[in-house]
Amino acid sequence: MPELPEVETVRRGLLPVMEGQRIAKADVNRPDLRFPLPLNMAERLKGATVLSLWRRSKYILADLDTGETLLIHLGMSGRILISGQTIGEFHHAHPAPQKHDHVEFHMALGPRVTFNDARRFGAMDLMPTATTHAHALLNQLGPEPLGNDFHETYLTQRLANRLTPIKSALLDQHIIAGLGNIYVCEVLHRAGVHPARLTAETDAAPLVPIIRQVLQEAIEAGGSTLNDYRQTDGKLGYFQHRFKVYGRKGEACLTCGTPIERLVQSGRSSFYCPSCQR
DNA sequence: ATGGGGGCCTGCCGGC
DNA sequence: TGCCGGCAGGCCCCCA
Repeated sequence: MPELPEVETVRRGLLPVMEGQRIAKADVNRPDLRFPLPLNMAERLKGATVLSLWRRSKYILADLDTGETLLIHLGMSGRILISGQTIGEFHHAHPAPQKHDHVEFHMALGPRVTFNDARRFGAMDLMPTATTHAHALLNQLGPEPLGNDFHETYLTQRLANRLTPIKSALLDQHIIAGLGNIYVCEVLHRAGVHPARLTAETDAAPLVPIIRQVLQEAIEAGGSTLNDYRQTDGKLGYFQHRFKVYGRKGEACLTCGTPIERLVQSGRSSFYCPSCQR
């Protein structure tokens, strides 16, 4: 699930329990996720205080007072659960351990942050804070779609002379960092662009504000449900969001009523309205 | 250099 | 009920 808006929602949910707080203990329950977990991870996290919790693309990064930075990626199925947290009069007790609880952070003031990932496409790493931007997972990423380096000129230039469907190009993290399968489908629908259109024959400029809007709206939707989630079950990362095309094959296009179609590109599903998107 | 396909994992859902 | 294929919001690697 987690694309940029969900990851940002997770980060915001973690802020009150992690930023400025000390990790009393970390439980590392297996040696690897997608990659081997860093050597002596539990020892390197024990007693560390989180100075700041930030995000780059779909990665959450925690700068620690030990001089290291913790990187967290949720992959496809990664979830984070906060327990032992009190919001108003509502207290979350620590639940029984669940299958696939791979890493648990016991915060000094009581809350516990549990990373659960059934498919283990997620990842964690530790690196010196000074070298964060050179990390192999981060140094090839394109600009943040909500940042100043992402603009009409940039996208037009990057998409020119490419013989690839626009769908694939927008999923390419080297071009834009943070979009995933859902939001690319939603962006293309809002833009009226068929997912199979080649980038070379697509006007890139109008996509820029649409990408920003779609992501911003999703972040706001995540923010508005954050409190509900924390007050109900403490699970971060999945929030209800009404999609216009994603997952709606056969259902009526909300704009024109035409049935939404599904097509497979590079092994990924693309959902689109054959009438609105050309 | 670029684009496409395979692979990594587990879970769930629908059909037989 | 059980089994099987297809599907899943990500991303790295290899090959043409």
